[in-house]
Amino acid sequence: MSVGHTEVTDPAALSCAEDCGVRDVQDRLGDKWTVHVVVELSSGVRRFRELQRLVPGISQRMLTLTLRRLERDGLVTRTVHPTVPPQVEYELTATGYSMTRLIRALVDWSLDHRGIIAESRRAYDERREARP
Amino acid sequence: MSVGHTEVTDPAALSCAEDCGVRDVQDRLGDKWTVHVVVELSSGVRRFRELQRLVPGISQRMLTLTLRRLERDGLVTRTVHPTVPPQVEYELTATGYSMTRLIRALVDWSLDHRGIIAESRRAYDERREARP
DNA sequence: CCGTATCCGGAGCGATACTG
DNA sequence: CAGTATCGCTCCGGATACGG
Repeated sequence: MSVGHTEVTDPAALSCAEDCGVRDVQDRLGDKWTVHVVVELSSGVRRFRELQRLVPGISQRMLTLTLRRLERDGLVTRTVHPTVPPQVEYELTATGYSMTRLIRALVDWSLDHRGIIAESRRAYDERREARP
Repeated sequence: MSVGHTEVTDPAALSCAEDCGVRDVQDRLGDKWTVHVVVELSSGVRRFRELQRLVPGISQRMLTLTLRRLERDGLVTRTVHPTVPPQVEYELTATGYSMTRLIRALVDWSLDHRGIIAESRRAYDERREARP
């Protein structure tokens, strides 16, 4: 089994009945904020407030939840500095950083095909509109 | 840098406020059945019933919904043969097939890191249990 | 500054029943 | 065989208020 092939992917990879951890990654990649947060962290250490400014639209609650999940999965470290006012820094781990390459693949594919997808949708919807 | 891709190099590509199509792909990759269905279709043409057997646990309703969305996005073609009983065949388009490479990246990354993630979770949860 | 607690609407998905 | 139609549950995520 070489890498960089052009042939069919092995279906058995996903057929492991218990979803062998793929589901967990899908959940993170699929949710609303994780990808954005990881992307911001990819450029270096960030504080909580800083992240909230960098990720427009995210609420305090969702930023906390997202960071906790990343921390739990070992993708992000959280360091508290016992200062006044409190200061907490977040940073990608090696694993977290390696995920940015996966995200990159996701983004590249999306950008490469967004035109085709959009056009396909437009055509599909138009076809459907004509058949009530 | 990379060849054959768009010129986007900065991960901040995700910062495009309107989510430039990445959200759509995340939604498909993140939902419960799309990846499984695409993987099964990657080995060739399949009929509806066939897919339902190949993807254990999927309901008729969800298989229909999943296939419709894939068709709408131009990732799958649907051909109806006017026979009795009816016979409908699904097949990946070139775009759909190219997505299998993205899925492969997802699966590979997940398998490579599932151990570390699982262990990190175990440790995190244990730490938390000790602090009520 | 950095969180946690609570309430609530909406989307995703499963179960079931019914058609051509 | 290959769908469509309904109902109901669950859980994500937004808004808001409060605490260290």
